[in-house]
Amino acid sequence: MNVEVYLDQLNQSQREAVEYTDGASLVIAGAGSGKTRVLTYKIAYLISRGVLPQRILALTFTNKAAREMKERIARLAEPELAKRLWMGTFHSIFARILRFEATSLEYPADFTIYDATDSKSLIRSIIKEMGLDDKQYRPGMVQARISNAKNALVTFKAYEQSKELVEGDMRSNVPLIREIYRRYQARCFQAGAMDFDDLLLQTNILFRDHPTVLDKYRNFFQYILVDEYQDTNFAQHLIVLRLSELHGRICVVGDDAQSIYSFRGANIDNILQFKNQYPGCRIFKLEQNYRSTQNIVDAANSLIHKNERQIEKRVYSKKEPGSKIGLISLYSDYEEAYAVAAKIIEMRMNDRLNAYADFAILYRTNAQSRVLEEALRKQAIPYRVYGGLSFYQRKEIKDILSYFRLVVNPHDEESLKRVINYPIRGIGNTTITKLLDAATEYMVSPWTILCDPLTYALPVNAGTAAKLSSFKEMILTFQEKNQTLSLEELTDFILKETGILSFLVQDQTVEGQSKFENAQELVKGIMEYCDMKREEGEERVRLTDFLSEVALLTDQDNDRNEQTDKVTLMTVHAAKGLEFKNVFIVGLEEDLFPSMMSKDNTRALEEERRLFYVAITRAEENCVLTYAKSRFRNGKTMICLPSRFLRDIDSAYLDVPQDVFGLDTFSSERSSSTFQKNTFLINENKSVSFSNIPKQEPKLTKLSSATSTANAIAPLGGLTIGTRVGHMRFGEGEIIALEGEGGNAKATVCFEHSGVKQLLLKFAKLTVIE
DNA sequence: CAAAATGTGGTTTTT
DNA sequence: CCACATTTTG
Repeated sequence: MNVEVYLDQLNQSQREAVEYTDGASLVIAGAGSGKTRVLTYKIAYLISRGVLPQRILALTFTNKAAREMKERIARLAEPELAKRLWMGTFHSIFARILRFEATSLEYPADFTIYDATDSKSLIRSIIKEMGLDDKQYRPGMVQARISNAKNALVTFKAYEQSKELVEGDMRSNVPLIREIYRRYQARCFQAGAMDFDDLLLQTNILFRDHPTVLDKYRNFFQYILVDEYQDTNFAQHLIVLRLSELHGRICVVGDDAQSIYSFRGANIDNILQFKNQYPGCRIFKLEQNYRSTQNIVDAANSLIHKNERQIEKRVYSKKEPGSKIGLISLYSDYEEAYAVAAKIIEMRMNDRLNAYADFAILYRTNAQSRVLEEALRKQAIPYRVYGGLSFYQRKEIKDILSYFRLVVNPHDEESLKRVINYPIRGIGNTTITKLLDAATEYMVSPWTILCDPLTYALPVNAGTAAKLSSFKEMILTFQEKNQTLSLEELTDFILKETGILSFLVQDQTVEGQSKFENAQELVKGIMEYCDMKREEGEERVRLTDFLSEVALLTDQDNDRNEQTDKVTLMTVHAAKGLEFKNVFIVGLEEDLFPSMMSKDNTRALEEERRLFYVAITRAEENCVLTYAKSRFRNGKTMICLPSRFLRDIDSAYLDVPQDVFGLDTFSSERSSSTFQKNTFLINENKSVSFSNIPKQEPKLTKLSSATSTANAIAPLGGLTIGTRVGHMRFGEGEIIALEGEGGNAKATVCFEHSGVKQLLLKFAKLTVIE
């Protein structure tokens, strides 16, 4: 496409932002102001001006954003050129660079990426090994502290030396965080693993300690663009600064009013101070909102102006005034859900143009989706919930992927722990503990011990040693196969060889079925990935690349963009960057939105307000706010007060039905709440006292059934291989192996319906069947 | 050794 | 309430 043609599609300020390519620029892009358009056109413009696409670095926050932008650029410029762009998330781009440069950091090029679950599990083990109380040192909290440190580029050495941090930990009664951090980092290194934060921290270390490497990249990338700059943390900010400081050809785009990720270390000062960091930087403001009606934009403005710290701008809409923002109050979360469902049905009746996909329901926390789902289901409204776990984070999928991870890097301790006894192969907790203890003692990875148990005097008996050895051999075989087989063939081989496939088939339970289906889905995903890579011209699809990609994938990324017409349910965070014709924002209550954690902290509160701003500005035509006076939370019904944010919106833009609720009734709310509270208490007490009685019964029956197995046979008494036996739960089966004696005698039984089990005869009540 | 039962504690958002 | 971690039971 001709450059002039697409430049003409831009408004004045957008066009200026696109055409300025000489030095640093900051584009302040109000909500709905065509930010993505500016970014994509600017990249296309750069390409048209002769910049080679492979020398443009464009950083985004989600893979989805990167993918969509690539597609749009492909349409503007040559698709072949678009492919060569270095465009992706911070994490995926720098993971790629770190693989190239891994040797400088003494990491393996095939390093594993630990996700949050892996890190937490490792931290838990370390806390245990150090003999610390995991109530005092809660793994989640320790993880957060380490993560914050890394995002602020505080290495464990710097941490130990920081008076402020160490004293802070003392005051919080967790003085040993620094030691946990130190060990954690050592263990990651030993496992050849980097966690999410390492991808940024290690990149910084790489650039700091290896000037030639830094030079290579800062000369290579001729132009750098960063999307959502308001959400960058210090580590990201510094990487960008390092790469661009020589030539200053950098363009960052963002909106300080939409900075909502400080919990992840994002620092709003990065955007507020950008102009000071890059002297001579040009600032472009995109203030015309093309997305929403005037009422929505004005309401959102009235809200955000309650915040102190912000870059001055005037966002406006030239669309029709549109309808006011609705506000509905309900008695419970349950009613709220049904009211939203009813409203959706009503709006579809009134306007046949409303498809289900035109609706979104946004909430503060994922837990709120449950009631909403129930209401939508009962009203036969199709919906799709976004968020929560990504497909690749599910237990059964992670289990399978762990084998892949071990193939690439057997020192990966977390993967080893997952699969050494999955499917069950008789390597129990005792053995695993011994293995891990030895690894800690000798300061090597568990795999090293596994490969050479004698040298490290692993205290296991011959039987266990054989099992460990065969596990080791299996992984080695996979590694060999990885050299010769394609990724698809390897997948097939691993699923069969490990017995995962038959293990899942055997499982007759509902969850078992869905696990099996998920495993099939994974196989499909791998095949699609391979096809895609081959289309892109990759000769051999590398397992490392696949693992790297899935580790950094989120739920939003694997939306198979189903074309089906469904209502969208997601958190406000997840909705950032999206737009819908009709938006419901639910649960506008104190301690929920704004969340409890933020109420005594002005900065946090301002962030919550920005979050609400993001939510409102998702709406194109209609925006409805709801809140409930009571809500079922953490197993209890809580009384709720309306959110303070409702008062921040200028009432001129609000439409409050007289018969339901008036803003001036905030104070008179209390009397009815107290009344509600009492009724709830009475009801709860009643149900509690009743529910205790029937609980006794199953216990009685269970006791009697246990005694009925009086004809259980004595250990080893007359059992041989081939004996048919019966078991209370597993049914009938045949003994296929016997080992050990006395108290440790153990039988391997193949049950007709429950598969092969190993049972300790001391405990298992087997009956001989004639 | 493996499965069931019982605690426990935590709930903000996620690359 | 729910997920998970630990303890108990077979």
